[in-house]
Amino acid sequence: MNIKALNGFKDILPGEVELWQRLETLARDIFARFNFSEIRLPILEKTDLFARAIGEATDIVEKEMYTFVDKQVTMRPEATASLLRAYIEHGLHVQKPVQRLFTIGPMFRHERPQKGRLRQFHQMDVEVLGSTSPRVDAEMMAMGAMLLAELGLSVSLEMNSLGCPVCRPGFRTSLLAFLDERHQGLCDDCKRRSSTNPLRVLDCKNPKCREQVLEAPSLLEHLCADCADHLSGVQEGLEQLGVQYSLNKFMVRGLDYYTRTTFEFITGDLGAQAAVGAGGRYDGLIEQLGGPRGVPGIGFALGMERLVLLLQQKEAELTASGVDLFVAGLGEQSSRYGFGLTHALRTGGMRVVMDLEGRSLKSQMKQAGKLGVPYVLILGENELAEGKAVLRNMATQEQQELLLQDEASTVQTLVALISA
RNA sequence: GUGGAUGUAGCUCAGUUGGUGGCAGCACCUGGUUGUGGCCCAGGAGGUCGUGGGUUCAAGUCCCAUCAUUCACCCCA
Repeated sequence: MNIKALNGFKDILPGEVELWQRLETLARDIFARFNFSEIRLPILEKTDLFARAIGEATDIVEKEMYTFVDKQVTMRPEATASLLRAYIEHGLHVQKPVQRLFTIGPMFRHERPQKGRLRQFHQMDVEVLGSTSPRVDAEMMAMGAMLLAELGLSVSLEMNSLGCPVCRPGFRTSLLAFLDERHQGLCDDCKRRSSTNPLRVLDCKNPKCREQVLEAPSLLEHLCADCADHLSGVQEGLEQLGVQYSLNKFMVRGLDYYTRTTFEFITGDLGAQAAVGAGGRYDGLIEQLGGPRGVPGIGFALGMERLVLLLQQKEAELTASGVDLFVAGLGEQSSRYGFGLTHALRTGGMRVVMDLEGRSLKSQMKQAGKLGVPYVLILGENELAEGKAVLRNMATQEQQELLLQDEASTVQTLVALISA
């Protein structure tokens, strides 16, 4: 009986994990440039939190959550709900009027796995709480675009406005009337959606529906004055910051809580999973979860698996060695000496590899070459007897003799030579 | 949840009308060089042919089931 990882759950092995680290390191750097602070959140929350935040009727809540039914707790399917719960629970709005927070970690949804979609997947989630300024919206998108650009990925940005509780009901009514008229021309899914989630019909992929929907009433034309102002403020900000985007009046979000600005970073290189990042504004959500009144929010999440896939497509393996020195021993005496010296070098902060299997020098040189190590310290019996060793520069093939003094000064000498 | 495709060495894959698992490539180990990497050459190791049934004298090959992987739908990051 072979034990394997669960369907939709993946190990991230050495070789790939370096890409993840690079992604995370760069993201943390960029988040810091924009003054975001990290918050770390639990993976398990009360089921009710997600039901209230994401929406009872969404697919996520209805059928995709990993829930311990008897305990009424759920593995988080997304980060915003947990983050807002923490924000409210600790009264973070009192400490600072505007909070800028990010969190990185695994999420869980019981969907059928496919390319770029796992059951345990990882997101980097960024939220700004307490500001209605359209400049914040623009800044969020600019930050996402900056990260993607510095990763070397070309990804496009699409934006829309979903309006607010003032203007959306009116739009919904006219959309429903329109869909009713065109009912026969829609695909089966959209016939169903017309009643369950009419906005979703707008971004159906079926060409027939797309054609029908072209003439559908537009969200953008139904925006109230405040929402329209906000939208133009966002656009102005994006233009000022030089962020490329396109307005897509058919883009809709799957989670109930979004208002006004919504956006997606989209790629054509991941098959059906086009969105590598998406988010939007959710001005009523904090209050709805029992938080302070009238505190607005905006946020977005980046799908890390999807970004890593793109990075993998873009470039071959990372060849950076991650090792400073290879210590090669020849025979028992020198291996014994090298064993101790290796440890001393590591204590001194160096990344050192030594073969402990007693292999031939040729084999050890091969290993060193494969590792891409810049230097090899060769401890030969003859030299060792004279208190010497050979340091080989692998790139130039130059070798120099070293006088071995006490361990501490040998370490010092090597560190100086190698870091030079 | 629905539909399609695919499971043979660590990886990528051959395997004919059923008739002994491949001098296959990459990776790994050893040697060619009494103590020096990348190239080359030689050798070596590595397999429950996803699993369980069935048909057959005989199954990697045909049939059924099952598990897994994968792509798409749905949904979403």
